[in-house]
Amino acid sequence: MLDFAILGLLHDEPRHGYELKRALGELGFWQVSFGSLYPALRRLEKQGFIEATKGEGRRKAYRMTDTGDARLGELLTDSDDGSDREFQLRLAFLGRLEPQHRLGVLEDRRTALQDRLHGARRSFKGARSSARKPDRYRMALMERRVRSTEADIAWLDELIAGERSARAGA
Amino acid sequence: MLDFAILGLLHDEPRHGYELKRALGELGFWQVSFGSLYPALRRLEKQGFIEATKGEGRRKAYRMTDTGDARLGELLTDSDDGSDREFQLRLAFLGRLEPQHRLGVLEDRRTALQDRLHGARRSFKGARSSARKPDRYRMALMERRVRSTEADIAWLDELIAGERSARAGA
DNA sequence: ATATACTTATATCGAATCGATACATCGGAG
DNA sequence: CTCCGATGTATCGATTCGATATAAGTATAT
Repeated sequence: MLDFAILGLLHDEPRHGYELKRALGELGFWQVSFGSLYPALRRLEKQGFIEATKGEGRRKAYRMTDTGDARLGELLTDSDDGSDREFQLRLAFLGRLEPQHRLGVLEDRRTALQDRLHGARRSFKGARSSARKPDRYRMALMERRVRSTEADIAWLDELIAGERSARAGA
Repeated sequence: MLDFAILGLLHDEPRHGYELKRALGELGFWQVSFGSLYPALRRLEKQGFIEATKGEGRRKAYRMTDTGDARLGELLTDSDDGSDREFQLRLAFLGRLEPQHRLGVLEDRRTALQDRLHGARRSFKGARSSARKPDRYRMALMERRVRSTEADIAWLDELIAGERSARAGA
């Protein structure tokens, strides 16, 4: 997953390690550690997806190779572990994907969230009428899960609507 | 963190490994893997916080020791890495904490979420009026962060209000 | 009855990630 | 001039993950 993030960020422009950490952090959902980042850069370099060039001072600027660009394309279409983080990552780089494939990504996510919502509602209602009803704190946790999933779907629907009108208007 | 989760779950009643995974998963925010769980059980056993007793069939039922109970108390009050997961875990076991200390946990969380909200709003507004404005997908991500943090604070405020009236009514 | 497949259950492996720390340079504040 | 915080690369040990192995019980279908 970090490979995905790094390649996505390097697609825009070459960056050095520290800057990658900052840029990824600024996306808001992943404060990656150096202990993950630097080994990942080695990994990607060894695989030929990125190249190190010496930048100003101590900096090592990494830039994507053609193979790396192809790899990013693969990751954008193929992989999907269903995690929140991966979806957010995919969304951050969705502009890289051909427009006709974008809606599918959003709709797949919507299906996954619907499933999650059903599960969350089921366990909330189940717990409420259970013999050994969970305490109010655990009930609150379940309610939060229902509500935040609903909110996420609503947000996603706006995004989907925007995508459709962008497609129509083009 | 897994230690915290295991001790919290074992406080209610003895459980075997597979059951712990299920119970933790049912809390809704962490699908822990066996590759984390079984080593953690060894770890806790070696430290004397839990004890294995043979249960039905292949099962190994683990129960908490007195030292383990004390350790859970420490984890409930001391540790706080500010992560969402840790808060949710703490909340799931908040009933274990003496009532007079519960409100503080919720209020600390509220402060942390307020900080997060300010950060999220700042980067959203900053990006919107930026020279190189992020694409609509990244803008949507930022907006999501703002909204979901607001929703979380609203949910937490209900919980805090409930806690206050419970304290007053007691 | 018996093959098939799913759930329960414990366990381990390698890889990814984390949090802490080390170390060095640079710019600004006191 | 010196101290301090931000920048920058790097590594260490511990934790966690995802995949996989193994095997027993249980239900379903043939």
